[in-house]
Amino acid sequence: MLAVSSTPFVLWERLQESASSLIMASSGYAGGNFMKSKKVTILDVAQLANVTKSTVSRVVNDSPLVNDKTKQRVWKAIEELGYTPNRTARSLALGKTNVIGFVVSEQQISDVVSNPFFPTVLKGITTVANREGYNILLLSLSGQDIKSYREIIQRHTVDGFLILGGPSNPKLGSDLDKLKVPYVFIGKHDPAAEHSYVSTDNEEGGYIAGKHLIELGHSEIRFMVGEVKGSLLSHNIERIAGFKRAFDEAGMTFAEHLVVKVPTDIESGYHFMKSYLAKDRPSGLILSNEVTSMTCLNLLIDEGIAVPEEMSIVSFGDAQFFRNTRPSLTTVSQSVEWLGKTAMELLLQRISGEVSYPSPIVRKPEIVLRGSTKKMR
Amino acid sequence: MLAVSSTPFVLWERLQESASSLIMASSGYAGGNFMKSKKVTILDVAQLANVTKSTVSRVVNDSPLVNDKTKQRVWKAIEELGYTPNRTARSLALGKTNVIGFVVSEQQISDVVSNPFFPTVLKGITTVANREGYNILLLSLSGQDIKSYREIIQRHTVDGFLILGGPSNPKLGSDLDKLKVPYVFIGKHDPAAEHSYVSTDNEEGGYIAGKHLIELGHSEIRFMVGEVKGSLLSHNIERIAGFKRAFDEAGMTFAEHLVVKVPTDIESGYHFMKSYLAKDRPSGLILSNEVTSMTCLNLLIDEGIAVPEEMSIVSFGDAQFFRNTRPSLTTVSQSVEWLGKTAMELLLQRISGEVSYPSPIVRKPEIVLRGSTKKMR
DNA sequence: TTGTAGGCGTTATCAG
DNA sequence: CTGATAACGCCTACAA
Repeated sequence: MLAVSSTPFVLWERLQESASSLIMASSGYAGGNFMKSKKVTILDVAQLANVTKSTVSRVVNDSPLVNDKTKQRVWKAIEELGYTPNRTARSLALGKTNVIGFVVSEQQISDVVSNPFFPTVLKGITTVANREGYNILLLSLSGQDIKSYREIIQRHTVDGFLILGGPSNPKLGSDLDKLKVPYVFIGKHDPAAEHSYVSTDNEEGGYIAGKHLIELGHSEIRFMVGEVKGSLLSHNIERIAGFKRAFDEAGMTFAEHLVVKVPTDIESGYHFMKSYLAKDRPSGLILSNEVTSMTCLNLLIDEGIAVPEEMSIVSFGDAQFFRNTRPSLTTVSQSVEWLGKTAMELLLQRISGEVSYPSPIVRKPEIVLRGSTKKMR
Repeated sequence: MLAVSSTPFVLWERLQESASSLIMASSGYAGGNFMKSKKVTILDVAQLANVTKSTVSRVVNDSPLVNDKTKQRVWKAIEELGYTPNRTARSLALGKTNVIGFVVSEQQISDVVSNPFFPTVLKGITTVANREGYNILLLSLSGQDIKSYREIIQRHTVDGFLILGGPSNPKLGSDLDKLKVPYVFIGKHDPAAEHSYVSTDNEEGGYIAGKHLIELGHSEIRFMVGEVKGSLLSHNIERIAGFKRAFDEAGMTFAEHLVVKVPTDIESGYHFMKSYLAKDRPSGLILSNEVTSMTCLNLLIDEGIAVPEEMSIVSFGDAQFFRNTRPSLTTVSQSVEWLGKTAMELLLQRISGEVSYPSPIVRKPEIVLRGSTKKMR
């Protein structure tokens, strides 16, 4: 269980119970003394209940040291006025916002449209956030930039960061550590550095994918990875290492040209693959993400290349997603929602101080077998 | 152009320019007097620069009434200390947060995984938000509940709401109006009420879809719409009205059974359609959203039903999305990204007071012809 | 052009 | 158990 204080939500729950009176009070107020619905503060409540702000504050925060009689009186006043505590003021006083910054590079937010990774991880995050009373603030930064993080954390806008993995500055982690800013990387497995991150074991994933195809008797295997500005994402570099390990283990020789870099946007990716497959027709294909996979699948359909008869396909990504493609794909499962959930939970632990040391969580990937891979005849 | 004040960002820009010194200062500080990197406030800057808080505040907000010399001194101090204004404090003083609440029902956030509508509209929103210096706070509510909105707006957490259309309380709009809360509905076309919303003309969309199939000579046409808790979403009710109009206009008789309600989740939707098509095999099908369409497409592939030879398909949704399905689908285009952008722009205008009256923006849908529809022989 | 002082709405620390 | 009172960090008349 997370040791997050639940006091701020007591009020909420109470208000829920008294729906009708609340609505009445509010509209009565709006049409009454004030044209521009003046906001009711803790002071208004205090006066109406004949107590001081302090007492109201205690009631609202469910402090035990307040008389039941007074408590009732205060609650009545609260409901009558339709009072809701001002979060901003509370944040200022407490130095805590109950908001998590979800950092997504602009590149990623652009890809978002077609890439199911983002919404899936977001679902995981919000699930936990809602449960624990946190909100998610969407932050799209230029990414690499330590200064931006610094800015934002100092503005005291958020209690911590969730950073969607990607090609970010390698020094970012230690910089954030230095600033004592709670953060967790999502999907950025960095065995070299001792940072906070949640990820699947990409090296292992690459290994599993390669091994699977090798065991099925394929020898002409290509690993197609997305290329961002001419270079590879770190998780893909690891997967390639695992892919190579599978070759080594099988006594097969690995070569550079087995790894094919493809553009990540659908349009150019499609054309690239089309011309690639015209020259080189492997029997096994590994695809590094959802977009690339969909693009490739479309191409195979358009070209009339049968899966798995003519070509076996293994994809990296969310297993659920690839269940609903046609054909459905054998996939090295990423558990993207788990990624989001776990990252959020870890972050909350760091914020509450339960965990202060760097705490990577790495999950072994599994391969989900479906109809897209087949034994070589 | 939007009349949003740009003052809060002056500081940001300046800091960007002096990257190196900033980093140095910050780490120097952290390792210096304070173990727990004490936050530097406007007061620290004031003292170092030998002025008062007021002056620093003016400098930071780029006020013209401050001497150039002092201005320089203050900036120097700011950079030396790595000062960043505290957003929470500023919000409290100003009564403005520069944050927009993006309200998504829990239902929607759950569907998110497979539904490209959400991320696409989000992209539109963040594009404008980033440009105008706003951040997006993700709010997932139980949806219908006016009390929740009231709560959140009163907590002064956001400057306005973007509400993702759906089965929300019909009174919600007027309730929000009463509370003088800036808001814009996205995708909720409600000709009856005079509220703020951005939408495509759903009635027209339904009409176009129906007309298209009728003109191709189809007479056995079904409209498959998602069913949420046994009832239809408002936009679908409108589309059905348009669909009916197309029938009326063609002198064909419309009947209830032409509208088929299907479960919105992939699993049960698939099974439902499967048993439905076993009994009733129309020649033309209209599908109301991305998920339903994908589900249906998968079924058709699995059952070996050829599109468009045996069945013509028209889908509602993002045109770009349906370009990348196989087969690609003739679609009544929603311009989902436009929806997000426009909604955000409208909301900002309402916040700044440029637009105070209810201001619906409705866009006529277009039909994008692709290979999934074909003349009846 | 700059400084002073009060306020924004809450919470926390002391007294009583 | 309850009430003053001082933070929290910034903004903004009003003075000087």
